[in-house]
Amino acid sequence: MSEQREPAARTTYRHGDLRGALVEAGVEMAREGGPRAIVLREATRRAGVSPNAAYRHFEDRLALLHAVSDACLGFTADRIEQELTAHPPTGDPVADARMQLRAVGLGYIAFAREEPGLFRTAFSVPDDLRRANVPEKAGRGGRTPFELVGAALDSLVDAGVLPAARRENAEFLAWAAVHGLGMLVIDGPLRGLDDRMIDHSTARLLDMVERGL
Amino acid sequence: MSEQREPAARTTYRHGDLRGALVEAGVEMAREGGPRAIVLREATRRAGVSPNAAYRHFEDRLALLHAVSDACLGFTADRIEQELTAHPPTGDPVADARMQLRAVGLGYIAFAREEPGLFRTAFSVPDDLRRANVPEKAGRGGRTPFELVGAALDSLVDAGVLPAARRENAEFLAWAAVHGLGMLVIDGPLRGLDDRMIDHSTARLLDMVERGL
DNA sequence: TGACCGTTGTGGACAGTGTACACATCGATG
DNA sequence: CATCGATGTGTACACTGTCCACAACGGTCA
Repeated sequence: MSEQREPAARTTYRHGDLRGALVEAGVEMAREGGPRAIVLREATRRAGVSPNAAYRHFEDRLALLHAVSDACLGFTADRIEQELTAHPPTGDPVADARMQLRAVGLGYIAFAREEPGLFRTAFSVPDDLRRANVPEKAGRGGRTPFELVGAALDSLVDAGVLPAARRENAEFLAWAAVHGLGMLVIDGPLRGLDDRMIDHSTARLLDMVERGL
Repeated sequence: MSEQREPAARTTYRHGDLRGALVEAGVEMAREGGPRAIVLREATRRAGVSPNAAYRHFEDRLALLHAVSDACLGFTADRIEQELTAHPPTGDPVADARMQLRAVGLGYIAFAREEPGLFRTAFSVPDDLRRANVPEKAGRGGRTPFELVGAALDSLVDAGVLPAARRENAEFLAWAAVHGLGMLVIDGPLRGLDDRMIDHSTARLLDMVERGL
């Protein structure tokens, strides 16, 4: 029925940017189907290249998955930034700082709902704090989701809303709450609830974080 | 090197409880390796049966995964109940209700840390609210994790700590926070932090929930 | 008692996957 | 222009999920 992704029989022997093409293909597969749908051979097919060519750029299927996962984190960052610009500062530092943190949460949840496959892929692979801010995980704005939460929390401290003593590692708490909600929405018990219900739960969760941080 | 799980060449043609054996084998594979490590053929091998025999009990590999996932939810419930009995009521209804909710959270996080493979498996498969309390997801105590959070929240209302108006769907908020932390601990940025650090984050998260609910 | 039939397990086959190894083709660099 | 490292190809293998036809059982009913 529909043409496959440009087999486009390239004319040169070299591909030019095979690594990039493979990651892009991986992202497309992950979009519908999540991390399990990322299959190495299919990625090479879409890139118009033989299966083994992938091994010049990735050690493993898992290495490809890692790269795709990092890219998905970047998309998450993009969605958060989009929400941030949708809620520009008003001049009231307290309200603005609060809004900034909310925007981060809203963007995060929005991404989970709009792109469940990519969201799942972003977290399908073990990670740790040292890699939390590598540039591969950054969005077009150059910042990673982790940095974006951190910045919002810093604003809260600057505005005097959050006591400095509670700032340390507060990322973990805020992130955990929002991340958990994201997961529950896409394949936990909240799945299938209507949008209004989810919006409402999101708002309440953000209230909880604001109040409880 | 090590003997495989009892090939135990059975003498009868019928297995007796193949379905159960397959789920058990699946759990064992999930324990080390998570959901991806659940492979149908290997499960039949461990059960001492031909690969196709599995199809008399499960439509699919995915159906097996579902069954294993449900079992993992049951183990989660068990771990929570264990934490509940480790913190028996003292007589003060307010403190007891608070402790009950904390125990649920502590058990949940403890399970994630002790059995990351099973924890991941429990949530590796789409679910929804209607199936949240099916008996397959219950632990030995007969209650599902979802019911256990709910009961804790009810206690908070009874003790007058949580306004009844905020009770509805509060499961989602509490669950989201704790679930998110669990995920971050096993393969998110909190991974690899030392135990004391994680304990501390857990305590702070539970404070946040208590304060913010 | 024995014929029957649904349930459970078997055997063989197939397409698809990840990956290893040897080989081919290129572009930059001397 | 010869050389060499980097990139892509071809062939092969073990393994997976799953389909199909067949085999062995055990309860049911004459």
